[in-house]
Amino acid sequence: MDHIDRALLTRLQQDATESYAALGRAVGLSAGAAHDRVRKLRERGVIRRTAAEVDPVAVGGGVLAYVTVDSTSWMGDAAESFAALPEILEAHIIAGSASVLVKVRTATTEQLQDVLRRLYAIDGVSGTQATVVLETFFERPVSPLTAGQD
Amino acid sequence: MDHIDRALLTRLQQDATESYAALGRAVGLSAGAAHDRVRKLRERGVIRRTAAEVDPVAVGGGVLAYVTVDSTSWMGDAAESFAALPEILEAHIIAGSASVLVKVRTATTEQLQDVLRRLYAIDGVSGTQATVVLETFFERPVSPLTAGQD
DNA sequence: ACTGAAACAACACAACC
DNA sequence: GGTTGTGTTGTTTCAGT
Repeated sequence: MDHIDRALLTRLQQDATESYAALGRAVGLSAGAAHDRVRKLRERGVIRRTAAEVDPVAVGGGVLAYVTVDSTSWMGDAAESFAALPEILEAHIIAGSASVLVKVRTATTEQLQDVLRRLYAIDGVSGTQATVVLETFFERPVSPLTAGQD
Repeated sequence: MDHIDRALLTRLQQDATESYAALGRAVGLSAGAAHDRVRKLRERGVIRRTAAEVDPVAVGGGVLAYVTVDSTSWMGDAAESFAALPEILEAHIIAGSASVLVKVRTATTEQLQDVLRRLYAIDGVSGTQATVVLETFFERPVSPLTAGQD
């Protein structure tokens, strides 16, 4: 995982449709060598997948909110309960007064309210606090250039 | 934007390396027709880009935290100040007592502390409250199947 | 708006340095 | 671990329906 790998990752995070020839040219490698490095990055799990990034507004996710979830019991094995709500994009166990933090996208605030209702239906959930996003400055991938040598 | 488009989006969000032939087969279309629909989804901006998804741990992002930022002035045009910190993956203006919510990934908690220090250096920022993630249940893309007809 | 085929480009696997 | 070359595969366009 050298500086070339990091440059490849940075480019692929922006545009994974680029040809291996163009990719190699950008980092000073032949198409074959670039392809080989990318293949290895995939094998090692550094590249998890290559996916289309969809505009949330176009698929009914115009309302974004972060919700902290309080609970009266251990939430450590409740992953599936949260995953069952398709509007929940992320779910994390957090340190602090609340137990779980979830990221939610819905089309309307009414649907957001419905998600909160379904959160309360999860076993052990005793409360929620929703923070609604008014404007998103940016959402971007992790920067491989900052750190991470192994 | 019918049910076929939504099925295509769902597949492409999981794996954008699939051939158009396989993609078409999955939704009952020829390769050409599938390609045409995907091309139109790109043109309309429904598909923003196709990108490699990188394992955050592999590139020095093992520590995840959400930080609410308090301020003494209008933060509505401070997008660039937050974007200047590469460890910040998301920045949103929020409704509520705090002004801005940012998502941060660093390799260590020391680096997280350094990000907080740099946040305080932004003009108008008067306080921060960091919530550290202990375990991530899941992070996934928006579901095109839930809603969003246009 | 989809089908099917034909021209074109990129991928993937060599053999070799 | 790299390059360069070659068969194979997938993409992309276009006439036809």
